[in-house]
Amino acid sequence: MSDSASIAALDRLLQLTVLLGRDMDESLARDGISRSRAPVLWVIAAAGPRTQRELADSLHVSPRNITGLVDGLVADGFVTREPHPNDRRATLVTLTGAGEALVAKLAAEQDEFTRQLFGDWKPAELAAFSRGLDRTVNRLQQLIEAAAT
Amino acid sequence: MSDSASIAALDRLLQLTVLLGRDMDESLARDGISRSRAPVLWVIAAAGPRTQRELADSLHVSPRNITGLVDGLVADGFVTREPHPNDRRATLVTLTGAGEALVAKLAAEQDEFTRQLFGDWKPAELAAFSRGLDRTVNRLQQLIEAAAT
DNA sequence: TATTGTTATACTCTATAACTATA
DNA sequence: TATAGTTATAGAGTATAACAATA
Repeated sequence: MSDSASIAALDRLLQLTVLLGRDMDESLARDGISRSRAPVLWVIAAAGPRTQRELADSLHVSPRNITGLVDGLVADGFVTREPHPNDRRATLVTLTGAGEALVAKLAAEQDEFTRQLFGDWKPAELAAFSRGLDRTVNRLQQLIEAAAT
Repeated sequence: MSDSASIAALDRLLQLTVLLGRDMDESLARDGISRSRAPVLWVIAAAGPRTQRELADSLHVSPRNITGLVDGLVADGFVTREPHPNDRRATLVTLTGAGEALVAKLAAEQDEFTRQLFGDWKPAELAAFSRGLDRTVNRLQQLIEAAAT
């Protein structure tokens, strides 16, 4: 058996996952986008126009799924499909002005959320907590990599 | 602007949410159940047979949705619908032997996962981290409650 | 031959609204 | 009247497989 402290930690983590997920869904819905589509915008905002294949790899979903997500984003005016300059098979999914504005809005909301969640923490406490999260992320990535082998 | 330490903390938290979600999906799929259906079993295992209305309230989904989730769990042999002793409108969703066995298996797997994730932490580090998670959960619940008003 | 993105198909999860049986 | 759960309907997200265009 694992000790009770580590069990409690995982319980809290899973609870946070559920609560954060619900909160994000609601917040994103108010902004007119879904939790599946928003990451498409984040990837493009961070890395520039991407092919659908690149988006599928980044987001770990099937190419067919990306077709549907991009269809929705095009219909809502957040991205366009532009011809790829070197490869006529591919399209470059590109942010529109509305897409860039939405990404900026989402970033501002996330910043405000950060303030509400952690604004009253002492810097040292927060730094220690952040290191713990970092360590947990790294460990989890190790486990996932190991499982893939 | 929020300070960089709190931004980093939220980033890690969101990253953990994504990674944990993917990991859980795969693990649950290997056990023949989905991330939407598993919590139905957890609630019943913890609280005993429940009506569908109670399950819908516990899981924050619509009654119609519970009908579908329970349909799937019945088809897979994990639960049965039993008549409610006092209310002929209601059904009591009850774990079968296979359902109890699956819950036990999921609990064992979660325990093993806990060990892999936190097994090498010093007790004091883990306790501090767990308190941080606790504080974050509580704060998030406050925010959600405040937003609901 | 291999790759990009699509069409075809199917399943899960989710919701609202109308309805039946019961309270 | 109100509640429990269903049928009817709809839409998003996900996947695999077959295919067309291009590399």
